[in-house]
Amino acid sequence: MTQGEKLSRRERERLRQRHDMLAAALELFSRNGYHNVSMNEIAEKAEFAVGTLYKFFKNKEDLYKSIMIEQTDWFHKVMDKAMDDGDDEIEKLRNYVRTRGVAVTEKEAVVRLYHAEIRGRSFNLRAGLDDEISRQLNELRERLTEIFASGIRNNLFRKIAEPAQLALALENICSGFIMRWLEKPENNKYPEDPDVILNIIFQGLIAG
Amino acid sequence: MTQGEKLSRRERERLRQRHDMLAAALELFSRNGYHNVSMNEIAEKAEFAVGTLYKFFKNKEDLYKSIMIEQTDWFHKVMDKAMDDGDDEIEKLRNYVRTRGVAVTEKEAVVRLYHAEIRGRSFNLRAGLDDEISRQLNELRERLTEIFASGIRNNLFRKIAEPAQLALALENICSGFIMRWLEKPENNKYPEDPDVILNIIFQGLIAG
Amino acid sequence: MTQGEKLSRRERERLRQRHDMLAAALELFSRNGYHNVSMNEIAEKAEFAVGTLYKFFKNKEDLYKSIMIEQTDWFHKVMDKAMDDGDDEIEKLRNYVRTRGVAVTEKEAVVRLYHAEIRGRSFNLRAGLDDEISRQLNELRERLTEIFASGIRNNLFRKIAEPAQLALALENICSGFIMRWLEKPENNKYPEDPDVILNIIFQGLIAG
Amino acid sequence: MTQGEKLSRRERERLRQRHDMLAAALELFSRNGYHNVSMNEIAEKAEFAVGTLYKFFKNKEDLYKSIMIEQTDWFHKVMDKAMDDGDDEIEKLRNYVRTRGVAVTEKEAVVRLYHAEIRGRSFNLRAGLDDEISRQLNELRERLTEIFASGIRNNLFRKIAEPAQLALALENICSGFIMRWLEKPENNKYPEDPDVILNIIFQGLIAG
DNA sequence: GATGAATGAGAATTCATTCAT
DNA sequence: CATGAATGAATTCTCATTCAT
Repeated sequence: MTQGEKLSRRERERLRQRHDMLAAALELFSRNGYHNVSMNEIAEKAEFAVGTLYKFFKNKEDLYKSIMIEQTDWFHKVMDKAMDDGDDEIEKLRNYVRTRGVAVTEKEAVVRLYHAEIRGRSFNLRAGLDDEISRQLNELRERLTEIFASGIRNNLFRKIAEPAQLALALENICSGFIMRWLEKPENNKYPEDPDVILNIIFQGLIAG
Repeated sequence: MTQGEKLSRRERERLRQRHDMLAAALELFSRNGYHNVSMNEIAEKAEFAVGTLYKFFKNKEDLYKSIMIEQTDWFHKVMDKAMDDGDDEIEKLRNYVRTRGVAVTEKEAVVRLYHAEIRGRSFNLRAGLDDEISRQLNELRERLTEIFASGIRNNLFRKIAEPAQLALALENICSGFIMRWLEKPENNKYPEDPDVILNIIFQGLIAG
Repeated sequence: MTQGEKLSRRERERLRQRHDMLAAALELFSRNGYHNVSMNEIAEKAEFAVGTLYKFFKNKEDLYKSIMIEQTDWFHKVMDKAMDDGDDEIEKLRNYVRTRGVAVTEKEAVVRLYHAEIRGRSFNLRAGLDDEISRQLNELRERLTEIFASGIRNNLFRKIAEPAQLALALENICSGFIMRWLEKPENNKYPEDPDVILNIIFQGLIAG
Repeated sequence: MTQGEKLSRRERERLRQRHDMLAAALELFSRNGYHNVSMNEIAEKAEFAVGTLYKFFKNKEDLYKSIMIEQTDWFHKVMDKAMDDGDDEIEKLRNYVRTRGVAVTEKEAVVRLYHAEIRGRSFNLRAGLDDEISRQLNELRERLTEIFASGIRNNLFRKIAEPAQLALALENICSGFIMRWLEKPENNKYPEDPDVILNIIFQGLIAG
């Protein structure tokens, strides 16, 4: 029991350390980009020795990947939950859009990194760096696709395009608004009202 | 006359060399990312000596910037022309979407780099590196905005959102489709029929 | 205590390393000149990796500057002490001349570098690189000047020239003898008897 | 005859070109130091192509050496002539000192280079770079030595030191004054009155 | 004979990674 | 087990020199 507690305490301590390292690295990567951050900088910011970093992560790329996975996990969880809530598909989409906005304001560093590296993925780091990340993002997209599909089945939506295409579209419109905000946070905001984004798809542009 | 011809020939020769260097660099940057390509690699691929590279470009960043500017110029020109053609706003938007697709298939390397660096810009390289590039992209976006605005003025479009928001949306939906194609060129294609994309905005999703 | 000893030992170790690097660099610079010595050569001679050199010195120029400062410190200290000893001004000057000779034989490499770079200073490296060095050398010269001035005040010397001019003269006569020795160590020697040099000035300088 | 004239004209033209190159190089070397001047810079300043430089000089070092030789020639000639004039040894030394001062003001660039490289010689460039230069300077020193020797023989001077030592001393006192002027041209001047320098040696040197 | 574009060896510097303490 | 000093391969950039035109 004491043994177990001790281990568990150690385990917890280790996780906290790991988290501190990832947090420091995220901050730096997000601000300066992967290649403009050295392991020594990360170690210093995290208040560990470099060697300790290497006890936790095989190498720089692994550290980077771990951040991406941790953050994607978080993102996946948050977005997934958002799409759980809501009585109908419209409400679910509204939650999707709204939650992406919340993510922006809550975790700017993550979002910056996400847009720099996920969208630009396979260019900046070795291609296909991470299947786990792809898997989670695909899962999310499929979830969104399914919402559209179900909305169409329920005659809530007209089938103006394939569900997968609609999901792709919504996802990217959100990204566009987010990036605009990242570029000039002072002038723009991610639409407070999610319907601003949804209307673009929902309303039907062509006049009567 | 001979003098003039000689000079012109030299000039042409220099431009061809410059072009070859930019092409080699584009290819490599696009495949591996800025930081994973060395000047020696570029030189080798372009079949010049490193020193020669430095005769044409002040340093690696300048070379990179030159690619981006050259390609943005090209992109701007092509897209601008696309939006000139078309009798009404619908036709112009159709041309916009279609032409982005053409650009994809014609210049894969460019597009890869565009999505890796333009979209992820301000992270990977010194921010604001490229005022000229921003200017051109903004110009393009404004052009698109104006098409939406004019369509609304002419009662061709309902004002379901601000023109600038509509432009942002369309731009990013296109990007989304392009990136999907870049990831799995075999499974997906950029929609051959531009109306696939346009319908998402045009048709009005909500059932009757 | 153990802590204190450990730290002190490390400190001592670091100083020893720094000293070894400076010694290796001094040897090479003195033999081949600043620009004909590469950091890799220095590292190899000092039996460290290049990277280690850069842990101790910001860059090549800093390494060079550090040598100059270290050596100027040493020179300043030695010469200063020489001029402390001696009951009257004559004896002090004798000590000055003698000690410059001792410096020659003890630290040939230093003296070579001193004459190559201190005397040729402002040509070979960025001018004004070394305010600290200038300061120390000026201090030394002023000290020498003051000896002459005081000798004149005490009627030990006739005022055949301004004290500053006499100091300049003595300093340079010494340098001349030293350089002659450096050029052909086998044929010449720095005068064993300092009066050989002093007489040149003294024989007219001594009052009465 | 025509042939001869043509050749002679060509010869003259070549010499003028060579002179222009040396002048440009002297200016640059003197200002920036040997290693901070590139062959392209020299070519540009001299208004020739680099290739042409290499038609005249085997390589950079040869060009440098040629400057030193040309300038030493000039220096040798001027100083030699100075020591020709003067009825007695005192007058000759006065001319020596005065002429070194004239050289300073007339050819600052030369003097800078002279002091940077001649005095620091064998350090900054490959040692023993040039026997011709050594020969001329030795000749000059011997000439000076001979003046002292002859003055002693004529009982004009007391033998307070070996003639060679006196020559060495005078030479270096002059150098000292020149260098002081080079460092702060505004505050100091090479003594307008050569007796300022000579007195330092003379006041004891002149026989009772 | 002049030209200057092209060359590529070589130099300074950085930084991910290791390993003795 | 943490540490951080030491490592050295890799990278960017320069410049003396050559040679086709």
